Amino acid sequence: MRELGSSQPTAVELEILRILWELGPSPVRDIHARLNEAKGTNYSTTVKMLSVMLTKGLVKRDEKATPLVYRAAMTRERAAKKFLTELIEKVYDGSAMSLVLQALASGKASKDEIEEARKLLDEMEGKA
Amino acid sequence: MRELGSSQPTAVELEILRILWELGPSPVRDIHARLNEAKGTNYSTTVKMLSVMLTKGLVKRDEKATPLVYRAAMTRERAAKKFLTELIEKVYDGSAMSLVLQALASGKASKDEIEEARKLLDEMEGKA
DNA sequence: GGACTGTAGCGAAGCCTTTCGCTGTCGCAA
DNA sequence: TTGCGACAGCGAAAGGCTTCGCTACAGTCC
Repeated sequence: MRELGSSQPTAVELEILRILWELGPSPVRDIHARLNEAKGTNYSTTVKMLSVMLTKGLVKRDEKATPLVYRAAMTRERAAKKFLTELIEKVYDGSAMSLVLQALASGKASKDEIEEARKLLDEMEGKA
Repeated sequence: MRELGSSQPTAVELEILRILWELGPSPVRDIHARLNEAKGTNYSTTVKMLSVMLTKGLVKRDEKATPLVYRAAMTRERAAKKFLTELIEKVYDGSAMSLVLQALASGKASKDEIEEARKLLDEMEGKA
């Protein structure tokens, strides 16, 4: 068994998490509907993946409800932060800013978003 | 076989790529020295991983040199961009800006870096 | 030559992820 | 009661990743 909480979600696991983030707490049926749409896999597969994710602590479920209702154990924001931290560490050797610059350079952003980013920069300048 | 070029590097592969980005083109011995330091694995393992990565197109090698010299097939920047794109797609549903804001909010940056980011924002505003 | 060292490769084992078939249970309708 | 459909779980198969043992070949030193 891996250390608790240290395991990054795998490909399919991430796909399921995304579905849960989008739909909110849901029964297997709904999750499967989405997953099947995207990948054409069997209902059993969805059930099994959820049970695996449950033991890994990636999802939780309401035992009282029937059918059982699953929800993501982590918010999208928290998961993203974990991914980011890992990315920064593994690829950029810990320099968060390099990544930010790259994302800025490649991304399309609205005026509002640019304004928001600028505010953040101002705040950071205050601290730096 | 996976589609060519579509495969993200796995954990160990990424570790090797990082070493190559850091050291530049290197013989197996040097790569192994670093890898072994971090993970304590066998020389054979390093050789094998490199051969796997070669067939996947993740590294290239100079056949003429002895000992053989390996180098990363992709720059760090290009790899990071791929990761980022994937991250944005898979976790943020394609909104690059959400990720930028998050990184900004969590990252520590120097004045120079902040200034650079601001310039990028100005440029983007021009286009938006 | 023969022993030793550094380099390279192959195949198979071990583990994890993903997939599914088969089984069992429950509630409801005929 | 029997049969049907939805729900849940288990174990095993299939495939990918990572590891290494064993083999082989070169060059060097005695």
